[in-house]
Amino acid sequence: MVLPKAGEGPVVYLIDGTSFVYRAHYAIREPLSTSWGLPTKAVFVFTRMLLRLLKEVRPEYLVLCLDEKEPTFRHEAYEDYKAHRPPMPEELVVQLPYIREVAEALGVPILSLAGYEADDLIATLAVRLPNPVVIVAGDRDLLCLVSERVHLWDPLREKTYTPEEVERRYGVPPERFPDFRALTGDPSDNLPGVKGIGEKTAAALIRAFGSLEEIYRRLDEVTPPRVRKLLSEGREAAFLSRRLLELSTSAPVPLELEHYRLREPDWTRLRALFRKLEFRRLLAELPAERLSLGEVVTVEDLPREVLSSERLGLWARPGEGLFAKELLSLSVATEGRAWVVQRASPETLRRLLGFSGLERVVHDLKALYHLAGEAPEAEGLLDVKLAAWLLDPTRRDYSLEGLAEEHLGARLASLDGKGMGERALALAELGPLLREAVEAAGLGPLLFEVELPLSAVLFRMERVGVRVDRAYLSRLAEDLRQELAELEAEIYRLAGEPFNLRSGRQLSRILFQKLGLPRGKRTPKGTDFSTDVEVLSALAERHPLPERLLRYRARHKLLSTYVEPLLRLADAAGRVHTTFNQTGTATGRLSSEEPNLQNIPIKGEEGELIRRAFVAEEGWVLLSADYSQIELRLLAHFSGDENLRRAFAEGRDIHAATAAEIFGVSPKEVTPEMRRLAKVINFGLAYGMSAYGLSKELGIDYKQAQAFMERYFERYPGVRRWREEVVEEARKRGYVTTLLKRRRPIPGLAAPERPVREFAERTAINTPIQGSGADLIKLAMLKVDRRLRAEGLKARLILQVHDELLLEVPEEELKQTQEIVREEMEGVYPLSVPLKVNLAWGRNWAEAKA
DNA sequence: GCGATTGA
DNA sequence: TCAATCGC
Repeated sequence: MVLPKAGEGPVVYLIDGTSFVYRAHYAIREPLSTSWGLPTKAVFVFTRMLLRLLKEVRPEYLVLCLDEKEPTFRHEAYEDYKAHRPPMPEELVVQLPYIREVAEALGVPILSLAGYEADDLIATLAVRLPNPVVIVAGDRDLLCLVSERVHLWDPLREKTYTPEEVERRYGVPPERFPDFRALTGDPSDNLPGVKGIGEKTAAALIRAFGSLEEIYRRLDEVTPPRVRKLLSEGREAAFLSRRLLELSTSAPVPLELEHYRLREPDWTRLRALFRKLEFRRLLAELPAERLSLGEVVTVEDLPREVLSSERLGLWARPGEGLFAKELLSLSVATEGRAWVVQRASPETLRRLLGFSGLERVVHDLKALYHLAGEAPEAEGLLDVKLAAWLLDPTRRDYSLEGLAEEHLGARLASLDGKGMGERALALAELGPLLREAVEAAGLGPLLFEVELPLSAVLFRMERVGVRVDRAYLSRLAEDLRQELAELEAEIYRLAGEPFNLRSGRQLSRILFQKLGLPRGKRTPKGTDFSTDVEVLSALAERHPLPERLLRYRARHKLLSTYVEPLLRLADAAGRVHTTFNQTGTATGRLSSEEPNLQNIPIKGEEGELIRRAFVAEEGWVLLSADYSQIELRLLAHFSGDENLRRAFAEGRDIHAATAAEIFGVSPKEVTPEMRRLAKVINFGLAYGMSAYGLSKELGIDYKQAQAFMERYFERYPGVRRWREEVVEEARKRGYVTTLLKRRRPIPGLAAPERPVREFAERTAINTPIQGSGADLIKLAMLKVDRRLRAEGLKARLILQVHDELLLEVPEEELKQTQEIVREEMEGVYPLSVPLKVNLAWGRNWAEAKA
């Protein structure tokens, strides 16, 4: 960069933010966006440019100039301005707030003024400040401002424009540049110019006549006649172009230099922003920061003084070695001071968790309950993991380390050093921050009245576990291994050679190359030919192998995913203890892992075989309670659709009712086939399926599927209206909400790519339904758990499977428990349609499903 | 539609 | 990491 020699005082850098937004849009071909759908090309290019500027030039004074949304004086002065300046593409508009945020986080002063474009602000400052000025821009619109005191630097082309350089490059001095461009025009800028006049001719004309006015005043002197004719035809366009190029130098901007001093960057904010924008490389380049959160001391026992503080960060993990469960590593912290208790007992943790006198801030409360061996009834607990999840349930990482880095800018030390104390310190600081954010988002009641107390219920469910019949499972495993061996031999015989029949690649070689069967669709990534159920079932007519393979797959899945893990994970009493992940889904549902007990087969032979393995204690039974059609009922409630609400109010078979509606027949005339189709549509609706998904599910073509959906919406107009309203609301607010005000951000509604946008729309529609279902069953779990304990019953919750609760109940308590469960579940929350619960019980889960 | 798990 | 398959 060549710095201006004229001018007084330090150099001032004026950045034309808008020009970079456009430049980035056209400069990089491949699309760039976050995993959640925000296009980031422009922010990325801009950020890289700004970081480079700050690092290489180290400016003391600079200002980022941006446009405002409001129309400028150009709109007001010229009717046809808008016609010549199409609005900024939506893809770019959504990035503008982030550009502002990046600059703010970097401490760069920002200037924007209603009624003025960035160019006008820069022109005003360039003309009125006495300092040397470098305009940092990604286009040439501002070349006319170049002088001995004002240079223009294009960091993307690495080029400095001095007056000499402008003259050399364009053949006209900077002050004549607007005249020059008024003649040549600029298609990328929608500047018409004079048709047929190129740069050479324009420069020659201006050199000969001096200005645009002069050229037209002495038009008859222009030679050759061809150019004269072009000029005469393009007169209007030329003067319009010039008017559009005129800059205001009288914008009311502060002229005191100190307004434009670069401030200290807010690294914490910048880091959070880069993480959100998924700028991984840039994130790694940020200066490492190790904030000291406070002093850490190691103590033998919990100091008394901690209990007199107002708030405590509380962190614990299992101890080392043989006594990991009895001797915990535990740390507590008040602001600025942490105590590490090397060998605390679960009793210590229990006391702290149960001590309602002060706020205890923890990370993953349910895990602490397990360490404490109990969930004491208490007030004043705050779980930052739950809080962070409620604030944004779409993130993937809710680790304490991640939260500390994001909100406190602190990289926590490893656990063999000061790490334990720092974790407690981080919690003490995160507590008020996240509490405030939760309250501000209206998520307080959901956190403190639902999710936090639910942690205790889930802890008890996990600890009790589910009993499995190990003898039965062992026999089943043996039988399955036997059958798999036979199937394997048979498949090798049919294939004519042995191969790895669990490998899709090898299977597709056998099927499509060796046996010459017709290839079907590709795998989702398009790299291989698919061998999924759909393809294999279709091939079953032509060859016996596919059918055998499908059976092999089903049996193998049963053995390796269900039977073997259950045997492995069962404890000495034959009980398996799943872990419910309370922060694992974007919709608010729970998930279950090690083992996942929420996807135990239910249909077909496999379902029966495996569910018979889940049994009750001697003298107890399993009681299953599932919400009937909870999602469609919620759809009826939200949409207020009369037709749908009536069907539920009258206790009708909802799939049959839907079939009658869309086929225009009376309920009696509904055939099983019609009902099946209606059922798929109803399910599709609840899961946010597209017409495309529906067509695949039903094996019909897209047009037909569309017609079915259209027919549905005609019969249930309230549903259509509600869907449109939800999408509109998501567009306006950026998120959707559930019955209990749970939130989920919906990015991508403004995406230019149709698939991305439609995906976002489906998410926006599906989440309130699925998420409210989660709200209701969580509320019901709290109520059922509370009632059972209040009434002194031994019956207990053991599993939750999204719309089903599974309880283990002493035989003599069955009747009373059934009444309680039905009452609490059906009356969980008043909706405009009734909630219905199906109850079933038996010695095992298969019987309890009947 | 979402999430968990298995196996190459 | 991807493909396939289970549940809701």
